[in-house]
Amino acid sequence: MKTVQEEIRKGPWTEQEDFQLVCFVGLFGDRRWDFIAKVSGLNRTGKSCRLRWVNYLHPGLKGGKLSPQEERLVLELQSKWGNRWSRIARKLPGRTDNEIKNYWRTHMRKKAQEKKRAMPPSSPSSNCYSASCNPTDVSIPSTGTREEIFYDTTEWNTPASTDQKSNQMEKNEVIYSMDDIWKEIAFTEGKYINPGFDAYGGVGCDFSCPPVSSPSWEYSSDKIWQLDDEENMLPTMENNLFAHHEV
DNA sequence: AACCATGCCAACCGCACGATG
DNA sequence: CCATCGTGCGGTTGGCATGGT
Repeated sequence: MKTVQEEIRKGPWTEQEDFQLVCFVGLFGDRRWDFIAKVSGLNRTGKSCRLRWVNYLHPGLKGGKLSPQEERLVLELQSKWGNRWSRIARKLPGRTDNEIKNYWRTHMRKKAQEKKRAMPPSSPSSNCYSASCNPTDVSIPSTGTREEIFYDTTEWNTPASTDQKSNQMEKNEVIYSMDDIWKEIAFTEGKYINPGFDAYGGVGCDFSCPPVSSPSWEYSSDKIWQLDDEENMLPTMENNLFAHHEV
């Protein structure tokens, strides 16, 4: 027998790898990650592939900074749901849980620091510094010894959390970002996957991607960011904010 | 100009859950 | 009903970029 995998690659993805991954997701859809990882010849784990796809390669991603509206929405939802990033992300079309998580982190860190500065050490529970003493100010629990405390939101009684998975992610056809790769794809469009692609040889394939036409890609456009049924109870902002997005 | 601190982002890890045999 | 596998999620970390001193 041979070594199962020579060595699993880690670390930053190369353009070539991205391109490969996009191709194979186009072919097989974005669910069988383990399979894709093997077949593609990328020496990556399925997990790694998925992550790369979801956070970076997915055509529906917006990229760029969060708009003020998005930021507000994040704050609002976070205060409502706690650190259910994937769930929150679903409310922000084109944003990933990772993005939101990162934003939240830095945002909260900033806030925490501001507060620290503003707060004389002995200052009691006077709190509410900014004129806007809103819930999104995510109070730093008074236990805040660790700096990360700001991050802790476990106290939110989140609704029966584990429903997240109910929402199956599907694909999105809108092409936004990932310029190079998608440009490439645009180039090669029309060059359907060549039959020379032998699934298990994988590597030999010249990666002329099929025009994104894998079965799974043809589902409704941004399922990822579609509402969870129970999330419809979602109140205020986002419906207004993103009502237009569905177009 | 060099160094340091901070911010931001991409990626990995471990755990939990659901599906399948 | 149980074990195993695959996937998704949240948390954490490391590296690069930028700004300040």
